[in-house]
Amino acid sequence: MKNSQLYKGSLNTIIMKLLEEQGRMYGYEITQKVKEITKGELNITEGALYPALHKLEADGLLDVEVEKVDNRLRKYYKLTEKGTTETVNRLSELEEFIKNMQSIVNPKLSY
Amino acid sequence: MKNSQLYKGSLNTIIMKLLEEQGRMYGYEITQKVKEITKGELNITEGALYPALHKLEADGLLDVEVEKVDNRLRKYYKLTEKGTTETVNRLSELEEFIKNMQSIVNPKLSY
DNA sequence: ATATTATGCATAAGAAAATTATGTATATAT
DNA sequence: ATATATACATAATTTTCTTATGCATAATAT
Repeated sequence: MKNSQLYKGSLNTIIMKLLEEQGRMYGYEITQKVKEITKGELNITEGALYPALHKLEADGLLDVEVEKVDNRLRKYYKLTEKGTTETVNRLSELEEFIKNMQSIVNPKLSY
Repeated sequence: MKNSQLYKGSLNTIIMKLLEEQGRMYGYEITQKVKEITKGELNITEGALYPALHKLEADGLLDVEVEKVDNRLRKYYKLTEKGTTETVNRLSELEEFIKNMQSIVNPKLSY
């Protein structure tokens, strides 16, 4: 992931949220989707993405299906049942995190 | 910093924002202030805080003044001029980051 | 035709930022 | 006496990311 260090630690949550929403996605597609959503501001690097996907799979949160499209390989990932449950937790953590950071940046609005 | 990994990368910004707002603070005070603001949800660990303060000082973003209060040592930190300028940048980065994360979590609201 | 860009995956070396575990010391409450 | 709070610090390790590669096919621009 490129840009300010703020994004450190949020890659897994981003991946899981997108998969929850889209059903299944392949790696390259995730990078493009994030670029689109953030209007080019967040570019997930391959060196961050692929190891992250592999780890989520190893942890039993994602399942993978390999497909060949236009003679090119694609690895489609989707959430496992465990992954879906975990995504709910991650998203509520993310909401709390955003709230907390907003409280810090703008203390006037936090009551 | 303890809790979900999301906070990784945001410690420096938190420190600088608080110093901008409060004028000067010492390490322990920062941990307590953050705990208060986040209603106990974010606990900055000493192993993260002190090295971060030292690095910000080494980078010329913070100045330090040592004082003895109640026979205990305190190191008060405040932003340098350079630090104040940098804080403005960090805060706008943080706002962009929050916006982007919200766009990802709640795509319906992002237009 | 051929060179570049886009698509699609992968990994290794290194840096950055944190966690966890210590260590020191004083003050206060039980 | 013992535990908790205050106040600083650092070392070992882990996590997560950047940067730099590598391979391969397809599409596009020159």
